[in-house]
Amino acid sequence: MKEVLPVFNSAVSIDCVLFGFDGGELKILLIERNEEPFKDWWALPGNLIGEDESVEQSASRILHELTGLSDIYMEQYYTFGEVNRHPQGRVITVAYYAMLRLGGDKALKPLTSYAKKAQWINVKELPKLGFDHQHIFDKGLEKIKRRIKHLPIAFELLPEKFTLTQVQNVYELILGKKLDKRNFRKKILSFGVLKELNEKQKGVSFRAATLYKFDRRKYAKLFGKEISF
Amino acid sequence: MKEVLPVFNSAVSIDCVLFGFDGGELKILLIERNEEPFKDWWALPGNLIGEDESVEQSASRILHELTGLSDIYMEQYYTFGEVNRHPQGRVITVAYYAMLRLGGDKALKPLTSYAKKAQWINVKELPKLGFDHQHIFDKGLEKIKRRIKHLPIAFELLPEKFTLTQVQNVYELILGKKLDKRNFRKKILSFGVLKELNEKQKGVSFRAATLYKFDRRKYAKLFGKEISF
DNA sequence: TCAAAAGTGTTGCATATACACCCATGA
DNA sequence: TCATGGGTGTATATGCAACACTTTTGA
Repeated sequence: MKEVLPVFNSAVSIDCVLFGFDGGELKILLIERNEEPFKDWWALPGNLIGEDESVEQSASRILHELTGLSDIYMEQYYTFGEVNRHPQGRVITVAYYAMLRLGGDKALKPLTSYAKKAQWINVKELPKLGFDHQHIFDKGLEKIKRRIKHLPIAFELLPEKFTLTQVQNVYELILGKKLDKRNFRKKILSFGVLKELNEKQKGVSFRAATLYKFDRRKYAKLFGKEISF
Repeated sequence: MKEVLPVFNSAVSIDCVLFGFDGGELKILLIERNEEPFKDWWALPGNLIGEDESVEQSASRILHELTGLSDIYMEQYYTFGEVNRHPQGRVITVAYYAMLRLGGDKALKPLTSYAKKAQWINVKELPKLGFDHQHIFDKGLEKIKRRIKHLPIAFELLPEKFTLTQVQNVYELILGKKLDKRNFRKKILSFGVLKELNEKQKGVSFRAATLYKFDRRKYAKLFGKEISF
């Protein structure tokens, strides 16, 4: 702080809701805390913002420390600032979400000391969370429900090659309702951002589905006039 | 701060984009600063968050200090956290917008000392703003462009009784484009949240328009399944 | 009587929804 | 041959966009 700002001590933190799609389920990354307060509780990964990093940078850093991943699109969605949300003092937290492609085992790199472990947990079976993190998660889920209708964030969750049923699966999990197969396929294909591959699913004991990939080029062209999924 | 939090000194502020509709134009409230940095510059009204107030409360307080108004719906839309956005130290700012009904002269109550004056300024003729406030404003305008299509925020700008042309005017100013009169009327009426009054515009030198009011009751009923204006 | 804004319907097009059966595959 | 999910089309309803003239009023 250089001079005149009349401030009390306060802290600003980042909390992240990291979504992943695995085993046909929607999951988020939670940590088991190693420190007070809420020692041994589950919580969203997060950390204090450093003096020399912007809010955005801080969010990327935390994601990187947890997963080893960089260059992931993260979106800020709300800042939570109740006076007593942190038992040890005034902490305002800026919440981000990101969508991650799991499946490889790249995720879950070295954890910094504030957590015992980190684990992908089905959003339908969340444990009790410390702080106001349940609330932060709820708002995050609401946010992506709205986003997924207009932005292709669902594809970030899928492997590079995927079937249309997998896409539909992701939509159904996020929106929390069943969708009509024929209508869904018509719509998702109509945007022209999926490329059909000359390749089929393998190792399944039923008719193998055609694989597709998301065409970022075409998407970038369409962007501007917002898409409606 | 009670104990263990390992923080550096930082500050968190609120900045507000207050929209008003006056004289057929869309305006925002700006202050002329009385203090360094950016003394004598125009800026968005804002202030530091106090130790004992939540982020929300802080936003309401600032609005109240500026305008004397309470119970106005304010919406948080983004938190700006570049390291050097404030020349005197690290200040992260949480941005809010609100829509105000002008027209009375209730607005612009006693100003706290940090500003020389406050003034409603046409968004088409904004002066150069201090800090990163132009950027904060731009994002706020983008936000309400998207919001106005789904939420009836436009009505907050209008007097209690208004004509359909006035509503259309607000939409055109915010969206930045002309709309077809017949289609607009059909659509806005089709939601059933406007009540036609047995009353006409007065003091105009042409055919007087029918007055309407926004029916909050009906709106509340519809709410949930989000409206599309 | 003129200027200025109020008010009013129809048509074509695109999009959304509802709905059921055959196909390919591996076990 | 059976179980499992893959893959496909049509009909209807709804919403959106384009478009022009008559009415009322006060100055």
